[in-house]
Amino acid sequence: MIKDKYYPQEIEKKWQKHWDETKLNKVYNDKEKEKYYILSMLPYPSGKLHMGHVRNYTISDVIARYKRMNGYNVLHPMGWDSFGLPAENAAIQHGANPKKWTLDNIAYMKQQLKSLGLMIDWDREVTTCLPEYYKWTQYFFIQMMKKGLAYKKEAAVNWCNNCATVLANEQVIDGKCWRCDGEVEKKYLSQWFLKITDYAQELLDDIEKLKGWPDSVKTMQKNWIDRSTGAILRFKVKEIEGLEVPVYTTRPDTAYGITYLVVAPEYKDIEKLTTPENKAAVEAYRQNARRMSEIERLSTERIKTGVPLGTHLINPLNGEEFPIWTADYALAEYGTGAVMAVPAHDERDFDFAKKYNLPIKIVIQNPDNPIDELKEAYTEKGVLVNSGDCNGIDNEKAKQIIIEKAEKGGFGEAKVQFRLRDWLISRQRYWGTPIPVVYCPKCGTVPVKEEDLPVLLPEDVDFSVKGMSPVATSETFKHTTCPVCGGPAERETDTMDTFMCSNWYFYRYTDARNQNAPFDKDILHYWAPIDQYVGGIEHAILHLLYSRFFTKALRDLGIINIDEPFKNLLTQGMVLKDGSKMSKSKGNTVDPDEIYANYGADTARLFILSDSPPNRDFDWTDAGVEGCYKFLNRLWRIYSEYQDIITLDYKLPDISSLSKQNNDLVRQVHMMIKKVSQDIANEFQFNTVISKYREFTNVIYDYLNNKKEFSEEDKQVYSYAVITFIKLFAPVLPHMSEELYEGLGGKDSVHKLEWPKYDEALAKTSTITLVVQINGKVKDKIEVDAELSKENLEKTALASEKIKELTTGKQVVKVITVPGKLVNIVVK
RNA sequence: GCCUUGGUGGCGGAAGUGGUAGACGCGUUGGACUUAAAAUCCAAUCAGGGUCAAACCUGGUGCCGGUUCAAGUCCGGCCCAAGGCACCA
Repeated sequence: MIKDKYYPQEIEKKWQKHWDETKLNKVYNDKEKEKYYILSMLPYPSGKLHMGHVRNYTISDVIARYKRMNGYNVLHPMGWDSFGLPAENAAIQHGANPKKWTLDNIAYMKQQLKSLGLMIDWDREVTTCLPEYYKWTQYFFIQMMKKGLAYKKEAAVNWCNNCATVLANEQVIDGKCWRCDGEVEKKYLSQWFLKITDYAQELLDDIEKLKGWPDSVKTMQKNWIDRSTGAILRFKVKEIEGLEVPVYTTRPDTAYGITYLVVAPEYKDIEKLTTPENKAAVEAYRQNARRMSEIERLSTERIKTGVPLGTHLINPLNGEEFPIWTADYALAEYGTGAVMAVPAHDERDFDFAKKYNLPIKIVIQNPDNPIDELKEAYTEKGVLVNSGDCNGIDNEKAKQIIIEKAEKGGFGEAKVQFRLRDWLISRQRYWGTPIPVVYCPKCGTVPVKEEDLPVLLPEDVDFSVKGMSPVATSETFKHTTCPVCGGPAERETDTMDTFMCSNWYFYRYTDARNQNAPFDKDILHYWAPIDQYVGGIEHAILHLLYSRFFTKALRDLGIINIDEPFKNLLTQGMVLKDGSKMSKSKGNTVDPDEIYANYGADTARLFILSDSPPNRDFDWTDAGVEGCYKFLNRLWRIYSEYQDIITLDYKLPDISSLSKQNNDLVRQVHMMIKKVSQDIANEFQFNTVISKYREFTNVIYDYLNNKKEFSEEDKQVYSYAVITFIKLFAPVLPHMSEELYEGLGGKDSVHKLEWPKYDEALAKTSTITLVVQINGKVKDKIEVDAELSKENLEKTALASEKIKELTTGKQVVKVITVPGKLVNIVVK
């Protein structure tokens, strides 16, 4: 029996419990079946679910359920990206235990996810902060270290004062910390890096293979990696025998126009290059550059500054001498940290030369419009002048010629340069995966033995320390023995960037409880790569680039044999309220728990999919939720009020024998199956899928309103229509569909049923509306048989009274007929 | 400055390869049911003109032009918004 009224709270709890007990969502590694791996980005357990989560997981859940009904063995797992600073801040501010704080949050949010009715096999849950997981993060680190992919070096790094830790380049947004928005400054520290730059070219090339990724994300990654081709040129220092300054340039064609050279304030040989007279000024300039925050330094508005070092270089092409300056517009980390300045043909150099009265030498001219004096840098194409034996050569050709000269003369060569830098993974924080390394006075830096993993996070730490990792306050952790010689040694006290945990978690899901390995290779290769990944655009560079890199690194370590982790990517839009992003500070958040309590999870699921396509921003409105709830009640009634005439084992009579009304209803069912299936296949356009549910509901109401009593045929056809309908909305409304199906006498779960198929011949109406145009303007609409031939369509159109009237006295030049659609009559 | 994605009623948004612009919903208005309200059901709803009411006519998808029998869709040139990158030599 189906109850008169729809009580979502009651039925949702009932079915969630039932699914748990019957293990409906248990996933088996069944290699006989075709797999489908659908993944949502795992949440950080901040405390409570927000609407962005609800949207993300509803999208992937509907896809998962749809694929399951289509016969796939579907993996749709969930886990927790549970290391990170908020847990540690809770420890510092409220004396909480980070582990307890995190696990409590996970428990709460897990219950919230269950309340949303997600189809998840919780036996595969992954929690990145637990030793059973981070053991393998450490294991991968050691493998990378052995191959030279993880290394330690002293470098100028980004330091967030607020978070008291270093950050990766990708985590500095507009000169500020990605997490706390605090100002970032430069520090010199010895830190662990991963050699992502070894993969720069492959990461760039393979973007082409990512056919199922949005262009926006691909472009962002391309720009981030940013390959450029140019040359290295080396210049001898006039005053110091044997010392050279190399530069990287994309414009070797302008090398005859060099009038000075700039090195970054952090340039390694800067002290050697500074003459005693200039020392004081240079030192002051460097101090100042060091103090300046990233924001100030990166500002393009800023007027360029610099000071001369007092030494000179010799241009091997023409023997000219030019001075060396230091200026902070040269970046220590890019190229060689030194820039050859050609003010005539580079905007920055031009500004700088103007300010300090440095010479500007034109070496490229537009042959059609040569000029003697520049008002701004000329960066366009042209022909070389003032360039010795290169004069008259096209500047594009000159690039190659000058590189060849440099190679012959031994002062340079061609070079490909990337903007991408190595990934800094050390963090001076507690709540992260310990870097499994030991420093031995005799043996140096050595990895922990694999059999000694995991290196556990210590518990006897002091969170109140400043300027160092709390891990370093644990005496029991710090002192250890060397894995090589057994002598006394110290542990690395830095932990890893949390993005280290999240760049391989999706492989762990395939074999989450494995104690002996990160995963079984056979099982992994059954499931991987991920068929569909769903998550926020904010990870376009960070997580998605790191994960791609990690997959390639694991491949080269012989651990896996795939090149790319994610075949298809769906970046879902933000959830807005009143036109802006939901946030606590704006006070426009909506609590999922409240929505569950007032309307139920099915309403929340329906609404969050209904108004916008998944990849666009979604505007949350209270009226919209209300409207969805009303719709569910309306939907409920087509079952509850007519349950007497609905039978699960209906027998659909032969279509040609049906009454017009029943024939139409059957056709409508086929049309709906077709539309819904197509819209899901076409980039998961759930908003139009839901509009089809509503249209079909309207069709059912029309049908019912025109009936006083039901014949045997009516009962069979109605049963067929509404039972097919349940299957079509089951992925979106898992609880309601289950309850209705049970109420009609269904024995097993509705979610085990097969997705309905449609018959192309039946998925169209018997008549169509023929549009008749004159000169492209609609003038008449005629109901005609759908199968009418082209000639007959034309005849029918011309026979129309209205058309006859409008064409009298005019000459019909041409008639264009589009079968099934329209006839356009061209007249003069 | 460069790159990406967008711009359609009062609002969210529909319109495979060019072929009825505005599906579906929200909102609004009217009607039915009710003592009444809520809920529900039915209907209307791009703008302007026209009519007692209709029939009907005209304009309309950011702007300007083009291709075509036919343009929201294709081409050229702009404008605006959001997001990304940005002293990368």
